[in-house]
Amino acid sequence: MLDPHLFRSDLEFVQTQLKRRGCDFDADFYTDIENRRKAIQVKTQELQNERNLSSKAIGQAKAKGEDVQPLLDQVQGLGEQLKAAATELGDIQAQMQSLMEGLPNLLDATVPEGNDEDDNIEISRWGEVPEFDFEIKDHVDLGAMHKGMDFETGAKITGARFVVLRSNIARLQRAIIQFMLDTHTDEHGYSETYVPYIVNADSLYGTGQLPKFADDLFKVSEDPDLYLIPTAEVPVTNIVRNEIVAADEMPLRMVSHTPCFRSEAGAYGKDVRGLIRQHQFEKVELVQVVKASESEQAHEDLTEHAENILKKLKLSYRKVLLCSGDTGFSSTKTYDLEVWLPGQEAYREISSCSNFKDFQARRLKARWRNPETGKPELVHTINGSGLAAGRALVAIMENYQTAAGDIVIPEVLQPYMGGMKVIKAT
RNA sequence: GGAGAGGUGGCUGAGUGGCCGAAAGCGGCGGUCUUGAAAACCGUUGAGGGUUUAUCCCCUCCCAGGGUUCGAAUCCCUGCCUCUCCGCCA
Repeated sequence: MLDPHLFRSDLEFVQTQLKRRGCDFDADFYTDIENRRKAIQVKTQELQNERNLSSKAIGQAKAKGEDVQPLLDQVQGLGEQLKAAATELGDIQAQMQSLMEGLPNLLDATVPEGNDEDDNIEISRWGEVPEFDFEIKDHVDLGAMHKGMDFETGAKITGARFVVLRSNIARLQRAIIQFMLDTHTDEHGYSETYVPYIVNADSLYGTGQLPKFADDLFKVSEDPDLYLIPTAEVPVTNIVRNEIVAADEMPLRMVSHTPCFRSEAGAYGKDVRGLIRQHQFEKVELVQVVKASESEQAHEDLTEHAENILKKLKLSYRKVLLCSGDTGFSSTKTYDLEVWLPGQEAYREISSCSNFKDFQARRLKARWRNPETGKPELVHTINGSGLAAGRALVAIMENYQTAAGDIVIPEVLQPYMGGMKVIKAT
């Protein structure tokens, strides 16, 4: 949610900034609601004040043993007026709320203009794109060859976009996860965090998935409304919901491995083959909760932490700055890391690192106490995948394949594979 | 699943329908004292919002949502959560 004060002080700025993301904000409509809100709120509070004073007077008169009937007659009808005013105020506030919560975050000044992923800007590339002197296979064929990746059985058990992994391929995914968790905790200063995989609606509202993106979620319960997490971002970030974090605990750096569940509504034609786009996948997520003054640096750092995993795995990747049209609803600025997939001869997203500034914090009521002022201030939240484990598995299988169909295990993963160096095809 | 107890400020914990945004203690902050520190003593110390240049003033909040009342932390209803005992269980 955006800062309401900004709307009152510089509506034009808000409007032009929202236009950057193709959001047509009706300033007149807003102004109308805001003016009505102001008027009815003042009126309601005046009535409340009147009621409070009268009630106090009645209490005092009663204590003295005086006749309170005249006073009671005086407040006759006040209750009705108040109720009407309060109802009207509630309606207007609800209107204002739904207007505000539907608005995306304002973009950082450094975000390039553009409509879709074609307008994203490549910041850097790392590593050599591997060249093969044989006919390569993609991960689906390799997975089948190794009897380690079985989409048919996944479809039988559940449906499309589910998979069964077996033996060394399953183990390789687990090794990737373990390696990533260890690297982030031991080298990057994150605290390992285990969280629920089912969350309530308040949590999803806090991070911005609800109310707008309910279609992308799997709902597992009505009353109470509960959902499977689409990313660990949701439970981990919600740790600070309704909290005032002590200054000496800042910044918070948390890393969490969870499965992620996405209905992928609106992606029916995309990536139907293989492991790239599943309803259930494993991911290691990095979350930082920081002071406003530190968030831009923290965003750069967090992105580097994710990049570091790709470097250690010796996977070629590029870093992309998302353009205005491709940046997510809650984000001010997002870097995507795209890993080279030989099977697709393309760079594909394996991490997305975003700075939400105070947008989530305002929804979450997540604050920290600034010792300089003694006052609570909204935190800034930053998160990124570090990395998507399923896609990392795909990348390793495809980049490390041999002519015989073996999969060479990256050196850093070998300790997690019991010292194994190669997964043999036979 | 069965039975009971309870949710109050950063924490512990009192609270008779009006004088309660809330005793007391701890903690925090400021001061006195001290070369400095500790102790002691004194003072101060919740959040959000409205109006305002600002101060003042006002409103809301004692788990959440409804209700009763001129007036609710306090009474009533619903929900959520926590704890204890029993049962079951990885």
